[in-house]
This record gives sequence, C-alpha cells and structure tokens, in this order.
Amino acid sequence: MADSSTQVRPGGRSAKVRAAVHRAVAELLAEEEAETLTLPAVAARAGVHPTTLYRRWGSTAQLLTDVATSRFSDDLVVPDSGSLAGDLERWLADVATDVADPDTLALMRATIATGPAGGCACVEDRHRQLGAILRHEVERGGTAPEVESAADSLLGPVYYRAVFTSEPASADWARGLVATYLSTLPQSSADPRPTDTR
Amino acid sequence: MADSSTQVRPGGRSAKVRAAVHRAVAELLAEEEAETLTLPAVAARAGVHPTTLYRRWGSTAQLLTDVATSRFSDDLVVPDSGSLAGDLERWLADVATDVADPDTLALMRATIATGPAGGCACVEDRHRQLGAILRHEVERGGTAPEVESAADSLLGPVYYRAVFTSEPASADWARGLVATYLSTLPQSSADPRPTDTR
DNA sequence: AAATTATCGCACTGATCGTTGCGTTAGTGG
DNA sequence: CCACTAACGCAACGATCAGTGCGATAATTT
Repeated sequence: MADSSTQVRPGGRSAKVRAAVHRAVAELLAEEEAETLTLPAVAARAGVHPTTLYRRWGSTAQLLTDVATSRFSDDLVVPDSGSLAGDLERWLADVATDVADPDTLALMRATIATGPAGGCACVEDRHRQLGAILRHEVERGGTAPEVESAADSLLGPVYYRAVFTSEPASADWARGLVATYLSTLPQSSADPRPTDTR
Repeated sequence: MADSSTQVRPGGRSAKVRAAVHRAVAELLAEEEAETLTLPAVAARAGVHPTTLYRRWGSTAQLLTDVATSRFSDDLVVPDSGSLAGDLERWLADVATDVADPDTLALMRATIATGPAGGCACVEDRHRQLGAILRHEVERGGTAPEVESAADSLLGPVYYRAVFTSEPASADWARGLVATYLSTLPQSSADPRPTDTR
C-alpha cells in the first residue's frame, strides 16, 4: 500500500508499526468487534497514534484489504505428492481447516464488505495455488481441467459453507469433494485412489 | 424485531416507515456507500428521524439482517417442471441471475459482515426452496440427494463466484452445474431426461 | 558523520454519531 | 366516537470520529 511515487522506507519502525496494526486488526475482529472496527480503536489496540492510521491507510476499507492480502498470501505451501488427486486433497483439506478458523472467517467477512475487490483479495492466492497444482499435473504428462472449473467445484463449496452456512467444513469432507470432482472429469481415470507419494 | 411482550402495531405508519427505511438501505448500498452506511444516513435518505432507527433497530447490523431476510425471502417461486433436472436448472438459473445484480450483491456483502448469522440470512430461504424441490422429486417416486450435498455443489459455486471472484455467473453456466452435479449421483439414471442442453 | 526526508507523535478543531427525555401523532379496541 | 398507547418527531447532550498543522524521531543517502 506504500506510495510508489516517493521513496519507500520499509525500515524497522514502519515495519513494526505495520505489524502491530495488522495484529490489532486481527485481534479486534476476533473479539467480534466487527461493527466497531474504527481507526482510533485499532490505533489504541496497536499502541500507535490514530493519525498514523489516517495517513497510511486512510480508511478501514483500505486497511482491511491490506491486512487480508498479506494474511491470505503467505503460508500454505503447494503440495507435490506425485498425483493430481493427492495434491488436490491435501491442498483443499488445508484450505478447509484454514477457513474453519473463526478469526480467519471474521477477517474474511469484514474484507468482503469493503467492496467487490475484497472478496477477490481473499481468494486471489488460492487461485494461484490451484493453477500451480494443475500445471504440475500437466508437466507430469497428465491432463488437468481449467482453473475456473476446479475453483467452482472445490473452492466454491468450501467457502460457501464457511461464509453462508453454519455447517462445519471438515478436512475429510473436503477430500470427498476432490474425489467426486475428479470423477466428473472426462479422462482423469488414471488412478482412482493414489493418495500417498511414490 | 418488535418486542413480543407488548402489543404489536403493524398499522399504516409503521409499515410505511419500515418500507422507506428498507428502500433507503438498498439505495445507499447500491451507491457503493457500504462504508458510510450509518443510521443517520439511512434516516436522512428515508425521510425519517434518526431516533426512530435507533429505537426500532438499534444498530446497522440488526437493520441489515432485517433488510436481508425480507429481501431474500420473497419472490423466486419454486418451479415444478415435472423432473428434478428441469426444476433444478430453472431454479438455479434464477438464483444466478438474482445474485448477478450488483445491488443485491452489495446487500449480501454488507449483511455478511454483520456476523455469522448474516450469511445464513442470505441463503436460509434458498435452502428451504432447494429442500422443496428435492422433496417434490421424492413424492414423484424418484430419488433425491440430501439438501446439504445439493447446496454444496449448486449454491456453492454460484455464491462463490458472486462474492469472491469477478467472473460472471450466467444462467447457462448455472444450468451446466446442475447437469454435472446430477451425473455424479449414484442412481440418477432413472431420470429419463438428464439434461435439456438447449 | 552530517544532511535529507519519510514517518510518526502531539495538540487541536469541526463534524457526526449514539443516546435520552419529553411532547405529539396516529393506529387500535371498546 | 373516545380512551389508550404504540410509534414517531424534536431538541438537547456527551462521546467519538475524521482531519490538519507542526515539531520530533529515525531511516537512508552522501
């Protein structure tokens, strides 16, 4: 979010402030204070002056998208188990357990409300990871569906359950989603249950 | 939201105020003022005194859930075309075109942010309609899957695309979802007309 | 090491929000 | 038609938010 026209200065202090503010946002959202998430409140929790937040982020919407993009871009490495089914099962199970966390869910809900770009910020990196998994399968010599198709059938149910319903999205259920999805593909019948590596 | 211990009075004036407030909320959300959706702003737009909103609804969260439940509970009658595939295709196409409306989407986003119950308020009636469609098939003598399974595979992709991605959810695409979903069911071969495919 | 400047803290101000007490309007039932 | 009372409008009041000018701090460059 730093302005690129001027010289950026990611030194120790700015980084510390940014980290403290991000942590404060996550804490306040975790305490179901979604309605009262205001810049002075975040500043007080982070031990920073409110003016800093008004200058660096300007509004809660921009602050939330910043927090969401940095939260949903790290961790969750792409697996490489040797088969498409194994990769997808492991990856989607990780995604399901991630969005099952109430704190993560609160951040997602608040980010979605910031506008059409908010939802994209939550799943942008997931699509990138899914594309990498499918590309791995093609490089192995196999065939893989389009990212959009896989996202519809895999990420769709997981995020739908997390956001719209009160039913839990367990890891086993996510693995079942992968199995049924692969069964609909025309020629993915290489191996029905090749879970583990080598 | 009315207190049940006292005598409720749904006379002309209260209904008018409620309708004006609901319309004001929809208008403000349509103008991408999601961040500044405050009770005084809604009151000014509705031509009502802010005190009325503070007394009847109390907070923007409760007002939003009220608007969302009344918005997502009417219209959209359950079709009865004679076959499960036909019913689901028609219904899901209607759902897709409904959530494709930017104003409807803005209301959904704002409602989701109010808490875990917000998302449920958006799709509660959809699950009821889906249950009715599946029950119709059973009464016809056929077999139907569980509501949860159908919601995962049908509502999941539709709402996921609407909220999290920037891709359009067209009616034809929704009908394709129904076709692929029914093909995964174990004994859907009893259906004489699996897909209509224009 | 010294100069430069991005970044932050502080004090202050106008605007708006959330709430309460009280009087008025208008549905509801006798 | 009349009493009753739920619901609304009005006017105030703290409290908090959003924003601005200025000086201090610290990261970066020379």
